[in-house]
Amino acid sequence: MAQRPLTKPRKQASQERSRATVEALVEATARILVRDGFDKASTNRIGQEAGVSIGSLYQYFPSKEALVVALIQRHNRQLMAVVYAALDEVEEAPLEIGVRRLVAAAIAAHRLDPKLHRVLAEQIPRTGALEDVEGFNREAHDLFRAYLGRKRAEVRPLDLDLAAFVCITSIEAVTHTAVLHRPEMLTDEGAEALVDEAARLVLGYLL
Amino acid sequence: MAQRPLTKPRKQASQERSRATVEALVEATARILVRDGFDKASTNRIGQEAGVSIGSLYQYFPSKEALVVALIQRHNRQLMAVVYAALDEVEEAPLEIGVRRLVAAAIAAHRLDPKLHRVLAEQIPRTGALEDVEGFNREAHDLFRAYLGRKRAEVRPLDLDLAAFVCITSIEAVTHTAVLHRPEMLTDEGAEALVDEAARLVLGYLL
Amino acid sequence: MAQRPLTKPRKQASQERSRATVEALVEATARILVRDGFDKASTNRIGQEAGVSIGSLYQYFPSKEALVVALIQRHNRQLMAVVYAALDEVEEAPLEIGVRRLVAAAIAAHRLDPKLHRVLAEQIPRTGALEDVEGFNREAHDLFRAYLGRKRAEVRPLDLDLAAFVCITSIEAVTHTAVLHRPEMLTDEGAEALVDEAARLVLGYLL
Amino acid sequence: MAQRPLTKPRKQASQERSRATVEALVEATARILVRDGFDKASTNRIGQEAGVSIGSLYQYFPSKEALVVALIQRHNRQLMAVVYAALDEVEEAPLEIGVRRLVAAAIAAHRLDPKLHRVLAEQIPRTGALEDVEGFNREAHDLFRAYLGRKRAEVRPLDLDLAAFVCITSIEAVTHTAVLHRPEMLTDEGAEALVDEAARLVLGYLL
DNA sequence: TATGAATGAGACTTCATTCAT
DNA sequence: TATGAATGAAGTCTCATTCAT
Repeated sequence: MAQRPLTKPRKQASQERSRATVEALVEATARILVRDGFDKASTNRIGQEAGVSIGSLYQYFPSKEALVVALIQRHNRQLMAVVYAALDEVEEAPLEIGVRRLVAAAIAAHRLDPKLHRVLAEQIPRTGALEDVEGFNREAHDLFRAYLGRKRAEVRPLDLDLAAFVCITSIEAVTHTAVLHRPEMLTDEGAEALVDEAARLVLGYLL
Repeated sequence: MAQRPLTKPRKQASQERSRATVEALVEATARILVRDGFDKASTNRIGQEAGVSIGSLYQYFPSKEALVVALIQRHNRQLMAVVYAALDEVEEAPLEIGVRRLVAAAIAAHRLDPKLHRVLAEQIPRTGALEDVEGFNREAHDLFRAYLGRKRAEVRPLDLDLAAFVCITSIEAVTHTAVLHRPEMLTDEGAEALVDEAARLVLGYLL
Repeated sequence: MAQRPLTKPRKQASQERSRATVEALVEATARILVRDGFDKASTNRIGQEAGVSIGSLYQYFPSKEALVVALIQRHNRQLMAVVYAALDEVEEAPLEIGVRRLVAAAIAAHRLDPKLHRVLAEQIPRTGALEDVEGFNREAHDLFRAYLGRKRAEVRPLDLDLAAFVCITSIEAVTHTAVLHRPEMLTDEGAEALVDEAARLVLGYLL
Repeated sequence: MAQRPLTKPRKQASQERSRATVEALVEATARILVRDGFDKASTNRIGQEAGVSIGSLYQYFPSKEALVVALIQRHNRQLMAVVYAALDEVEEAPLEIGVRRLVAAAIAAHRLDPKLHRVLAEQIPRTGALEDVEGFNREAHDLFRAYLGRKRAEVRPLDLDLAAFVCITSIEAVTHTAVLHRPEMLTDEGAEALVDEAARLVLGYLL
């Protein structure tokens, strides 16, 4: 290890540099999307905003779509981290608590960067590679299905797949719509009430 | 009225012609959207498909957006007609029947032209005038809120607004996603099961 | 016919206008090719040189290649016109006269616009649609083959196809190279000598 | 020489390495040209194909053009080697034999790497430094002119320069076109016939 | 001397919209 | 009122070349 004290850093240096460039580009994409909307997010503008030449942009992302995919994936990863954490927390808790926590987490996740979430949801045409970026729901579905499996004793007999579909789709829609289109619902008490209602919706269905 | 016996027919004639042109353009837009996607739906192509010169297109629609708005409104009107009819049917029926019927109607509505619905939902950036074309949900919300008001006696005490929001958002999401992304759920028995589940979801919540 | 005195001219007018635009574009392409070379012949520059917007350019030519193809075809047509005229002239003449005239015509053809001919021959990559623009030779081959057929009595027994190939290829190469790369050969006497030699080459072969 | 016993081997080593790198780059260029065409032959791609970093590529070749020039020269050297060998063989032979052999050599030369020859001939714009890479013909011309000088006794009185021009240009064109565009002419008997005809063409002219 | 990340001019092309006829 | 030729800003992407490490 000591033989190559300069080599390794050099290589790392360039890896770090690359990583930084990539990061800067994704960040810049997010910033422009939020600030100006998808229309204005040209690759030239993104490069400029990132302080990266257009040539470098295309070194790392072979198309504009690739950039957006990367951003969506990053965003989904962040949302899912919140959800994972919540489910971890309530693994041992009774279903009522767990579902409530999950709903709260869904709201929290949508609040991580609501403007970005909205642009990603509403302005990005689901075309080409974007056609199947349903990341969040698919993963959340599997996660919740497994959770229901582990809580089988507490719920009525269910087609787990169908139930997970119904629950996750509903929770996602309710929290998404509330956070993005009904900000008035999300005052402190409002949010409390919304969590109550959504949890009741799901629990009434599962029990 | 008698003063303009010649003008009126002629005017009617031209009104009819206008109507036909408008109709042809909206139809052409739908056709291209379904066949080729939003990307390929240029105004020139739409005009061509409709057999209308680009100049005339702009006589009837001041912008591309206006054309899309018209199409979305027409589509929403068609969807809502299905919903209205369903609710009319079950005005006198008990809530269980009504909700089940409503869910079935939501599926039927999404099946009127699923390809178009999908393109409208997924490929058209919600930007500018399109930002607030939530037509369906808003109107459905108001409709269902009123329905709940009339059925107050059958449900638990509710914040009608909040309840309508939760129900409509869920039903819309579940039916939309099932129809557009889970065709395997919509075999004959599958659809039956889905209606059961969605109705149970809503009724468990309302009762 | 008298009912539509304005319609017809209008249509013609636009046809003429189109024709003029197309013509201007092809002309501009030739001019830029000769003046600046193929490298510099960008579509934007061609449009500018033609006084035609880039949008119009693409209305008439779906790609840069199409523009070049059109130019090559026009050029080939002009070259061939010279050759056709020459062959027409000597249809009744003995072979010696005919071949001599043909060689002279080949030189004359290459001199119609030698700079353009050179650019077309040397700078334009034979790729895509350009791969098979052998127009001149193919057509000349067929023409000469037919000529040989009509003069069968004057020549030795020949595989007409092979003979036409050998003759046309040689004449084309000799005249092309002389005109484009050996201008010193084409003084008045020089040209005379070259015609003598090329004719001798071909006649020595055919007789 | 003895003063630098260590330097020299090391230098040699590095010279060999350089030579190998240069060779690899030229080889890679040829490979890409043949496989993908000139369009796709970017310097980055060539470096990659050669296993040489783009930085090193520019250490050895100051420009893309230089690389292509090197390849063309190598290719021409190989072609000419075939021609030289043929002429050497027939130095003492009568003209008929010599010319026949020369034509056969021209075909053989074009068959060394016909795909590469075609790309070099048809896809590479003769621009800048490439403008005058007529290597083959110029050298062949001089060679044949000298040959004719030595065979003066066997031919009719000639302007040697002019005669060499006519012969070499014709042979080159006929063999080039046959090999690259008329593969059907080059079956075993076909090639025989072609050699006969081309030799007859030249001999008919020289005698 | 080798490496490969970075550069950025500039190429081709599309499309919403205008306007003369 | 209809037509469709014309417009040109703006977008995506490539590639020869440079230069810090």
